[in-house]
Amino acid sequence: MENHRSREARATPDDWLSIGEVSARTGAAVSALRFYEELGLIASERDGRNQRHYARHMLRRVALISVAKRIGIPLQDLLEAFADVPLDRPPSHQEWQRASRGWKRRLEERRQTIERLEAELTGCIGCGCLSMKACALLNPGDTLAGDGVGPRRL
Amino acid sequence: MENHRSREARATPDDWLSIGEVSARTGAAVSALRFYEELGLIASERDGRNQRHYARHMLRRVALISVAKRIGIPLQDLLEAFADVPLDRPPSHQEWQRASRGWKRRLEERRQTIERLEAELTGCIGCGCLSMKACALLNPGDTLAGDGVGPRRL
DNA sequence: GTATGACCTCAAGTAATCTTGAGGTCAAGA
DNA sequence: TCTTGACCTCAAGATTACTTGAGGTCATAC
Repeated sequence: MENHRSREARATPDDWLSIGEVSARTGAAVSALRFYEELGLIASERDGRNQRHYARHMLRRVALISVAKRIGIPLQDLLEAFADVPLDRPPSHQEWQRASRGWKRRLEERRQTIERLEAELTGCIGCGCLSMKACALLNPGDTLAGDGVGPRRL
Repeated sequence: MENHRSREARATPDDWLSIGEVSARTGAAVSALRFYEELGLIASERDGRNQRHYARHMLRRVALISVAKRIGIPLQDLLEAFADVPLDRPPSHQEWQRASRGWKRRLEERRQTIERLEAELTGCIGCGCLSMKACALLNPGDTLAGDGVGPRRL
C-alpha cells in the first residue's frame, strides 16, 4: 500500500523532499500529488533512480491546493491563479503577492455567498418569512419571477 | 432541446408548477430537477398525462440546493440536512428552523475555513512571511512537521 | 391534419478528481 | 540471499453531478 500515512519523515540530503515526505507533510495522497503534477499544478525533478524530488516551496502550493479543494474551488481555477507563480524556483515576494490578490478575490466572492446565505437563514428563522411572503432565497419564485432567469440575489 | 431557458412562465391551475416553470424560476435545468428527484432531494406529483407537478414549497428546496452547490456542498450532505423537512407538504416553521440550524453549522465551518485562508494570505502579503519562516499555511512543513499527519491549522 | 413544443423514460456519455491494480526497479535490512 | 518498502508507469475503475440521445406521448397552434 502506498499511502500518505505509511511513512515517517526522514532527512534527505540537499533539502529535497521525496513524494512520500511531501505527502506526509501536506496530507495529500501520493497518487494525488502525481495527478497534480500531470495537471501542471506542481512540478518535480527526477533523481538517478527516476524518483520524484520536490523543492520545499512546492509544499506551499500543495497546501493551497488542499485548502482550495476543501472550499470547492476547481483545480482549473488554481491553474489560473498560479499562472504567474514559477514552478522551477521559489517565487519572489512580488510574484506571490500578485497571485494572492487573485486568490483573495475568489475567496471573497465565496465568503460573501456563504454570508448572505447565513443571513437569509437567520432572517428566516427570526422574521417569520417562512410564511412564504418575504424571503427571496427560500421563495425565489414569488419575488423574482418575471425576469425569466431564476433567482438573482445570491 | 429541453432547456430551462426555453420556456416562459405560464399560469397553471390550482397553484402547481410544471417542471419547466420550476426550472425557469430556480435556474436549475430540467434534467437536474429530475436528477434531484431521483436522489430524493425533491418530490413531485404526476398528473393524468404522467407529467410532474410541483408544490410551491419545492422552490425553496431547489433554491437551497443551487446555492449549496455553488459553495461546494455535496448533494449527499443536503440529503442529511433536509432529513427532517417533509417533502409531501409545506414544512412548518419549526421544521425549517431545525433544518436551518444544521445548515448554519455547515456554513459556518466553511466560512471560517475561507476566513482563515484570507487572513493567512493577507498576513503573508503584509508581514514578509514569504521568506518562508512564519507562515503556517504556505509553509506547512516547516512549522507542522513532526506530527506526521500534515497541516493542522486549516 | 400536421407540426411544434413540453413533457416522459431509460441508457449512455461527460467532466472533474482521484484511486486502484498490475507489473516492475532498486536499496537496505535480517 | 531474500524480503520488504518506497518508488515507478500505464490503464482502468470509482464517484459526483449531471447532460445528451433515442424514441415516444399529448395537446395546442397553424
